[in-house]
Amino acid sequence: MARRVSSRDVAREAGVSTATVSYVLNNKESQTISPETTEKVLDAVRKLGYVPNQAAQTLVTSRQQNKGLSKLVGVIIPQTEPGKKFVFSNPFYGDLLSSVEYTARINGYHVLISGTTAEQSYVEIAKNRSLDGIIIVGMYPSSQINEYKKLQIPIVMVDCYRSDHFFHNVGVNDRHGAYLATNYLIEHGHKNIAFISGSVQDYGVNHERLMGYRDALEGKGIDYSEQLVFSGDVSYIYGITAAEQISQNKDITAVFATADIIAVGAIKGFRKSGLNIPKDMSIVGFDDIHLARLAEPSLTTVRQDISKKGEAAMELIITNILSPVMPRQDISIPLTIVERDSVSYITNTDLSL
Amino acid sequence: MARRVSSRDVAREAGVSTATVSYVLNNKESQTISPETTEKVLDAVRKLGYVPNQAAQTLVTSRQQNKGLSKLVGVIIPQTEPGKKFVFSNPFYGDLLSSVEYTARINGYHVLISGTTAEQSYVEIAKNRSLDGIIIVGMYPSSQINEYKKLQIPIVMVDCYRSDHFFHNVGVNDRHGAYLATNYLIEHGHKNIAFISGSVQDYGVNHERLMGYRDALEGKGIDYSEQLVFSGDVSYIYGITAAEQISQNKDITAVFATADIIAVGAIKGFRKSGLNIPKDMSIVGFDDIHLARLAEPSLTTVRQDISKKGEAAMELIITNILSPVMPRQDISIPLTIVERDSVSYITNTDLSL
DNA sequence: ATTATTTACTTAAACGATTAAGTGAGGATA
DNA sequence: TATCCTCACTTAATCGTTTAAGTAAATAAT
Repeated sequence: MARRVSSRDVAREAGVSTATVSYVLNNKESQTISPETTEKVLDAVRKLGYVPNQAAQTLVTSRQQNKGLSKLVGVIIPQTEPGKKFVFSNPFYGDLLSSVEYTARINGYHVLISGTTAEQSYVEIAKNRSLDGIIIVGMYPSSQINEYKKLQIPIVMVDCYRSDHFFHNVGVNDRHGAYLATNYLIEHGHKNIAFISGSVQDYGVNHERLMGYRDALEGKGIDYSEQLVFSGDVSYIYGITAAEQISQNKDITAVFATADIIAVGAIKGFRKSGLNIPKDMSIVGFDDIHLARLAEPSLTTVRQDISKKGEAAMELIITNILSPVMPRQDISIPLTIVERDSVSYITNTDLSL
Repeated sequence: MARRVSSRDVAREAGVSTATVSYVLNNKESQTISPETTEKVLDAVRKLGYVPNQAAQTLVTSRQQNKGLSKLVGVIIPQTEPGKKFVFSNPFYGDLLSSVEYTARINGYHVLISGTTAEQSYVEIAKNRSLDGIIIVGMYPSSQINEYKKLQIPIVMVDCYRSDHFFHNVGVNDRHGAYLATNYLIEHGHKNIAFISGSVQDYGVNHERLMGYRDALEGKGIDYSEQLVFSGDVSYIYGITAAEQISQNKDITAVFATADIIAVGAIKGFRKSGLNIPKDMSIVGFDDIHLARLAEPSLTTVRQDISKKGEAAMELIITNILSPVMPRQDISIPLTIVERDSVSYITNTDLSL
């Protein structure tokens, strides 16, 4: 059982002290080292396959409390379904995590993922692992918010509307995205546009998107009607259900769904009711999930660059670690309409029948 | 800037030594502690909000080289598309990671995810972070295999066919799964069954599934024909292409696709060619991705329990950490056919036309 | 020629835990 | 009464780094 190679071994091999090894490896400007010594140390490092011990580094660096200690950033992603252990199943989370991890890695950080267990809160994990920062995705841990603040490390909330303007925030302008989608339909001649979403009760994403929908209508002088708002849950099934209800109302010519998964369900629902997409009914979704491209017809939707979200979140963390006095940031990732085949023009509704 | 609470603080508060604090918190049977002292220490821990410093624990525990040091297990997931930074985009990886993380957490471990960068190989990360184990998903790091062995920690390969029988293995019996799928079609009266897959050149998953396809045919006395094997890449697009080719051959009544994404593409391809699924063409896929349930018609497929895979992988790691002499394990997660609407019976092919 | 400065190191303390070895008090045993 | 345990602790070494402070030699300044 070979013991690990330590800086002491490198020092012995190179004929110097461990301090010199450290100075060479961290090339501090506070300490000059001769080129020959540098070369000797580097040779020894290569020869012995030395890799510094992060635990020792974390431990000793905890003295000067600025800079990153552990080079470890935690990511918390909520459970998508209560009681289920599938925390990262949401396809978004994979992409997000992917870019978070990549951005961390090229900056010399690593990512620790974790949910929370009854025995250990995330605040405890953060203390235990000396986390340099935390990214919290899609939730607001209200009960422990003061504990998080006490940690005194950069924290970024992603896709979270319940901000108390203490932590950094990264998200999309959902209201603007909904405006884009609705406006796109209006510009295609639609006036009776239904809105399908998950619950708009909480002041979250769905509520914001409802506001954007109203903004667009009002911007074009179209009256908003609660009759056209269908609110259930974010699911394929609800998309079908809502579409079947909407089919009853012959005036409606278009639908804005606040999630692609709802929109794809709606396509199925309208089909069942004998409507042709996009001839009889135009649909715009939100998110641009993989399925949007594969749907029949392919779905016009509001695309959010999830990769950019992750990148922005991690870059915020790292910037804040390096300059601890940085003010709170609020970053909004741009949204764009992706035009596909689920929307058609209406020039004159009366004549088209 | 409040300094972190250390065991020294707890000791002072409780009026004991740090050793006593450690003995209380780790309740070793080698050292007896009085109930009163135990209570005093526990009170101090609660009062001060003390959480042990993992870095210090890792460092000191590195002396006795058995047990886990860092309570950290690394997970490597390959890049799905070369050059892209989206390492976890594959929807499978989300589920897998989810159950890996959960299983780790309830056993007192944490999960570090990482790809590899030019500057730092995964072996270096493992040394640097004192990883207690590694789970490698879907690839075989042949160039560094000896480096991995030298790490002397439990390593589990998931979904990897290039094993040298040194590391643990967790996967599915792909050959058996393909057998199940093909046999299911045969039992529905089909004889001319096409096989669509990604590349079968490498001795990987696709090759195994081809063998299972042949097993089923030969088991029922049906001749295998290379004419019926369509090998391209694992994509929706290739599914369309293959289906269009298959449509030319009027004898073929069924298709086994080695991935749901191919199968869903094939459905689209057959539609384009004017065939009705499942009346004119039966299709069975593999994997049971989310899309399989949503397809039109919904896809009959071979389901693998990805959650079990992750659980098994992490349990192997943890078991092996606790008993380092454990022999190599080879775990196969059961596969099952999920019956949906993409397969129909053929009683007599000639009469049906 | 003497002193001051710079260069290129080394020494040693510290981070926060674990644990083998040591200690003193009290009870049991010879 | 002297010796030996056992109990319930404490002491101190250790893990592998970093870095302030120290040092000796070479060079520069006076």
